[in-house]
Amino acid sequence: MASDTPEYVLDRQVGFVLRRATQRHLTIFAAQIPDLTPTQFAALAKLCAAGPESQNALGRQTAMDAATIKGVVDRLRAKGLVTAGRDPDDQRRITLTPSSKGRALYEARVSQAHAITRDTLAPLTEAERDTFLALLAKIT
Amino acid sequence: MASDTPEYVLDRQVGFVLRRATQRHLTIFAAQIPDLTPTQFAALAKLCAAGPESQNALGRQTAMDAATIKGVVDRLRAKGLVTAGRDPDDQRRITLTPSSKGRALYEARVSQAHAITRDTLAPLTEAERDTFLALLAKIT
DNA sequence: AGCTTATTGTTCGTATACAAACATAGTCCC
DNA sequence: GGGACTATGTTTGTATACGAACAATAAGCT
Repeated sequence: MASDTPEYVLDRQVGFVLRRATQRHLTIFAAQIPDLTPTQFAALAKLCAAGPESQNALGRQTAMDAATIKGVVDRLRAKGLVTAGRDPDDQRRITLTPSSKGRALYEARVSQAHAITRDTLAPLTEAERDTFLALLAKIT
Repeated sequence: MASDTPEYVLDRQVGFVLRRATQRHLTIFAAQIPDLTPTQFAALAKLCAAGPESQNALGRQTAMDAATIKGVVDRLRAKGLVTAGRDPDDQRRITLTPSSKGRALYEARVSQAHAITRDTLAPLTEAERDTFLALLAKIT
């Protein structure tokens, strides 16, 4: 071989394994919460927990850029889960608030959301779960 | 509170942390290999390592469904990195082969691909990397 | 006030991802 | 041989993701 370049085995590359783990997680999510996507649920959850926020601020808290959060919020609004109003102090800002329907849906789905994390980590032992989450957070 | 439902903290849900880790990885990937996406590189790498394959078979090996691998292959073909031909033994199949340009590009990028995995795992110690990859593979 | 810069939200283009429906081509089995 | 089933690839629709460019607004500075 040209030099000491190690063999490239796809299944041992972080990116590939990350992608497959995400795929499995998405399957579990869709089975437990069919009426919302992970990002939609994340945005709704943040709004319910942290109170009204501007669109971009919500995006920052849920790790979505301005273009992505817009689409997510548009769909939440179309479903009547979130209402939007202009901020009187800043004409650019859109203040987002969960509707009563949005709050109700969130409350009704929280236990499933916890089950999703539990099921995703099911192949691991209790100790492994803590280790895994800690290491995963480190490479964030 | 209504019952013993634990608080839902987004940053402690696997899905959310997985997504953020993937985001960081994609940034590292794009910086090291700007001319190919992770899925495009994965498909090209498999073809170079495992030899010619049908489109759907390649999709299975790279964890992409039929619709997704089609788009990836279309773009690889458009870039002249992969050539396609009908399988004489099965008129449905498209046999994919890396072009010389495709092989050359793959060879030229393998070291960066290894660097991507290394950089993504950089926040971890040597021992932690092995642990992490093993646990990540378990929840796949 | 006037100028510069930063922030907010929008739009466009590209690229995964996957469900579902479809046409074509093989395979199996009676 | 013929019918049922399966596999291959395509297309459509929906939903992230993000870069880049843009208009409108706000904030800071001189």
